[in-house]
Amino acid sequence: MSVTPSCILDSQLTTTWGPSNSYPDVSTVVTGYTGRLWPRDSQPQFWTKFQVWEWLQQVVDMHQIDASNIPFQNFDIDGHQLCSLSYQDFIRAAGSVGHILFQSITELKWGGQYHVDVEQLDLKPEYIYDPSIHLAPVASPTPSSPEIKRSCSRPHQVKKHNPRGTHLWEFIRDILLNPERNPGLIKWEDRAEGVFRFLKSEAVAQLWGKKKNNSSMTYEKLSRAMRYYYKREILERVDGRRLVYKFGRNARGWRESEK
DNA sequence: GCTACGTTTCCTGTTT
DNA sequence: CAAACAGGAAACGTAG
Repeated sequence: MSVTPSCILDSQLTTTWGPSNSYPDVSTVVTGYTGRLWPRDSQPQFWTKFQVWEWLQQVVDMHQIDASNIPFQNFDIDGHQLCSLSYQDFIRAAGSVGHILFQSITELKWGGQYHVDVEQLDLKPEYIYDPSIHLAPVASPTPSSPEIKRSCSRPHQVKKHNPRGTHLWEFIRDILLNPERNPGLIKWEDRAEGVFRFLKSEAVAQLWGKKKNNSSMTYEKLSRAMRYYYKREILERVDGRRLVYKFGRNARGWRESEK
């Protein structure tokens, strides 16, 4: 496997995407698709910019950080660049959140280096962060990293609970919140009211499927999941307008001024 | 193994 | 006519 899967994804994001429901990237990635295709994610140094972005979102979600607080522009870099950032760089780039990001990426680098059985771990960038484990920087001789202690324990009990990544509505929200990574997929109709519209419904569905490792996701199916959100008041009904949804009272983190 | 949750998949009917 | 929208029902995968 020499092709980096997400490169294909990146190109899908920037090019027009057929309405077809073929298997765009997955087939290229894996010969003999078995449903598990994440070995690449074990090594952050090989991540594409998009993967870095995904990782960022996952850390943000996992720590309930207000996504609008994150200067995503500062992380428009690939995995190699990301891995060469020092603790100070993270602090400079993301302020207080930099600490969390640094810890997360450090652990991922570490895990990658020791490559604990990748298959078993089902590595996704979100899996590891455990606040009880602190590691020293691997690539940089950072002077005095506050709260980061050296620990030499092996990455054995890494299987940690996995807070099941993002939910659909969070995924949608994060696309909306990151215009630089949202090439016209979804657009705010009324920013203040939380009303938005799908511009490329099938493309969003493919992206969602990609995240869930499901190459047969379609807007039809995605929209069914969206409709279930009405009852939970994560979304409010907007009738008469096709492909338009609105965040409800139980959706958090989408407002411009939300702490 | 069992349960709960959040979808995913499928489907029939309605609306735009 | 082709997409979306509506929901019911049931299957699924994961976390606990």
